[in-house]
Parts: sequence; structure tokens; C-alpha cells
Amino acid sequence: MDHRIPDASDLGHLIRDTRKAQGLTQDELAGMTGTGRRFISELENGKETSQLGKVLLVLGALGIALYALSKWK
Amino acid sequence: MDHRIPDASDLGHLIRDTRKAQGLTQDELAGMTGTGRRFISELENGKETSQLGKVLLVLGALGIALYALSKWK
DNA sequence: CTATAATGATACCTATCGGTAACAATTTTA
DNA sequence: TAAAATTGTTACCGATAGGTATCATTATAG
Repeated sequence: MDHRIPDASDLGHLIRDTRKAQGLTQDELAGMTGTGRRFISELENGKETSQLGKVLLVLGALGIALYALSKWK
Repeated sequence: MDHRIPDASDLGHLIRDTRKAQGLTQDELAGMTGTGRRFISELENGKETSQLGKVLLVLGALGIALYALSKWK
């Protein structure tokens, strides 16, 4: 399934749903990505100031691929 | 055109290329998004710690749509 | 229901993000 | 080329990200 990601809370929801679909806890996902449970919780709740690199780590750990669609290039 | 975004530097390259394709300077893009030129410069150069919300603002300003592809949900 | 697990929220703390400004280096243009 | 424009880099600095630990709250299982 592909999802458009206009803002942080959309990404948060997708991450939460995907994590649960895989039967993972926030603690486990944090461990898999070298982050903390607090980071995962805040990310899933749509925090705008989450750091890009860590977000991409989490997406990667969940097997979520990111695509950018630009009509300019 | 769609681009896979595995890490921060891929996103940086896409942003830079798209910005130039539209004839914008970093200063102008910073102004359009309420950020600073420094943020744009570092983002384009693949800084991992750029904040998610601002990154999404920049993508929006450039007309780049983000999609997430998950086989779980 | 109730015990247990999972998540949310908060305090504490160090590291650092990013705005502004200034200067250097690089690229573009005439 | 040389001047101008653009971008990279650094200093300064207030604000805050996020790790760990802890407690409150909510969800889940038996």
C-alpha cells in the first residue's frame, strides 16, 4: 500500500500502524533503530521536530520505502 | 519523476535539483518556507538532523509529494 | 475484573539545531 | 577574466531534541 505523506502526523500514523501490524512494541522498534522509546512515541504522535535521519532509520527498519514525486525532475 | 529516498543525502540532492530547475536561490526557498538559508544549505547537503516538519515544508514549497510504500499496511 | 504489558507524560541533562550575521569560497555572468 | 551572485562555513546564542529513568494512564490478556 502506498500513502501520501503531507505532514508529520500522517507519517506518525503510518509508522504506528505498520509497527503494530508487525507485532512490535515501541521499545523493540527503538532498540532496532538505536533510538529511544521516547523518540518513537513522539514520532508516532506526529512531532514535527523529529530528526530526519532517525525517521529514515525507523522507516527502513519497518520496511517502508519513501518516494518523492516531483514534476520538475 | 519519482525518486526513492533511502537517506538524507538523496533527499538533499533531489531538493537541490528541483530548486535549481525552478530557478530559485537558497535564500528565496528559505524565505518561502520561513526557514533560514543555513537550514536549506545543510538540508541540501544531506544533514541527518534536519527537522521533519521543516523538511516537509520545503518539499511542499517545491511541489514535491512524498509517498511511503509499505507492504504491511 | 484484575494483573500485566504497553504507551504517554514528565523531570533531568547534555548536545546540538537553526536563526542571524559575517566572511570565504565557489559559481555565474557579462 | 573581473565583478557579481550564490553557496559554504563559522561564530554567537537561545531554544530544544532526545536519551535515561520514573510514574501515570491506557490497552491487553488470563
